[in-house]
Amino acid sequence: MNKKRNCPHCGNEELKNDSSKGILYCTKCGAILEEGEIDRQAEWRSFSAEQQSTRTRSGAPVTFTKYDKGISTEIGKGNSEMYKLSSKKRNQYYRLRKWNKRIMDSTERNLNYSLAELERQVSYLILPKSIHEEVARLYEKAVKKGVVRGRSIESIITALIYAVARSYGIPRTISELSAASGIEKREIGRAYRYISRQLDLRILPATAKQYIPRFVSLLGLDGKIEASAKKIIEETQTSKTISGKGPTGVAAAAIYIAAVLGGRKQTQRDIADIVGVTEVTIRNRYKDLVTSLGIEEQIEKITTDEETEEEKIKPRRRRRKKIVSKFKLSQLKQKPEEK
DNA sequence: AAGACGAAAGTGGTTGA
DNA sequence: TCAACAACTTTCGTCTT
Repeated sequence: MNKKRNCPHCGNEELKNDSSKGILYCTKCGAILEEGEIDRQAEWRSFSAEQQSTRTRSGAPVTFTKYDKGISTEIGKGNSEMYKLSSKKRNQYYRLRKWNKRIMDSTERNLNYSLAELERQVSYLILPKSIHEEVARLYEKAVKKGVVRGRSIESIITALIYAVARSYGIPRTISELSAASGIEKREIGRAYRYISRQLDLRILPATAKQYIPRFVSLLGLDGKIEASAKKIIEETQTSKTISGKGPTGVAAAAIYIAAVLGGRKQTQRDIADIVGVTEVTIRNRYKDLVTSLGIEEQIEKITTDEETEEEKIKPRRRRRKKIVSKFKLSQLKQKPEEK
């Protein structure tokens, strides 16, 4: 993929990616604009399964999650056998070691620290390896671009996790990330906006549907509920009931409805706690979804739990109201005594 | 008593002048 | 920079089982 940008040296618009060398270069003046992209393809070809297996070499895979991609070495610290060497050799050894360390410049030291932080958060949040890698890759890009300077490393890392998890279709809420990183939600949001602008990330808003599987499993509900909650969202997402509303609230309400329909009713409180919205929000979304789906009577049947299918909505409504007013009357009759 | 419901006021963030 | 605004939260009282 050739990027839309000009060569800063000659202004040439044509830039080329040479994946075998891992560089992005200008076709006119030959300036290298980006390097360090890794060509993960084998440098040999194989024509049979046997060749494939015999030619494959092993070793730890190259990874972005280590600050040096797991391929550098460090000159050993041990002095135990130094006495065997002449003083000249020994001095040379010390010098080499010093320079090798010094070569790990500030960028690498930053990465070293940051990737440890990333590691911590990833394991806390239980995210897949693919996301871990992608965040590490983006973070390195950000550091090289110099956009991390002046901002806290933690907030950038967290913002990237937020972004990548979302683009991988398994979003985490800002509240969860805040709990994992100890950074305020406001700060995460700000860092996220900043970094996605800087790195030109195009990330679609999370949908309620993407939140469902995880919330369902956190609530200990089964696949049936999950499927039916997803269906509820699918059926309503074209209408205007969902758009613009917070996806977590919608997901919570869909799960609530699915659980009621599936005979495994959860309290609004429990769902609210897990999802991270209030009961009120669940109620509001719940109302929206139920009217949008036109399943008021179905829900009511389950909750009242006694009537037969043949009954229509209108008589039921009237009946309920009457019951309510009777109740009110009885309350009123008792009340006047007090106060 | 506990869960569900809903009104009203408050909060933090976005948008557009 | 400010005000208007939408979504969501907090709080609290009422209804329902």
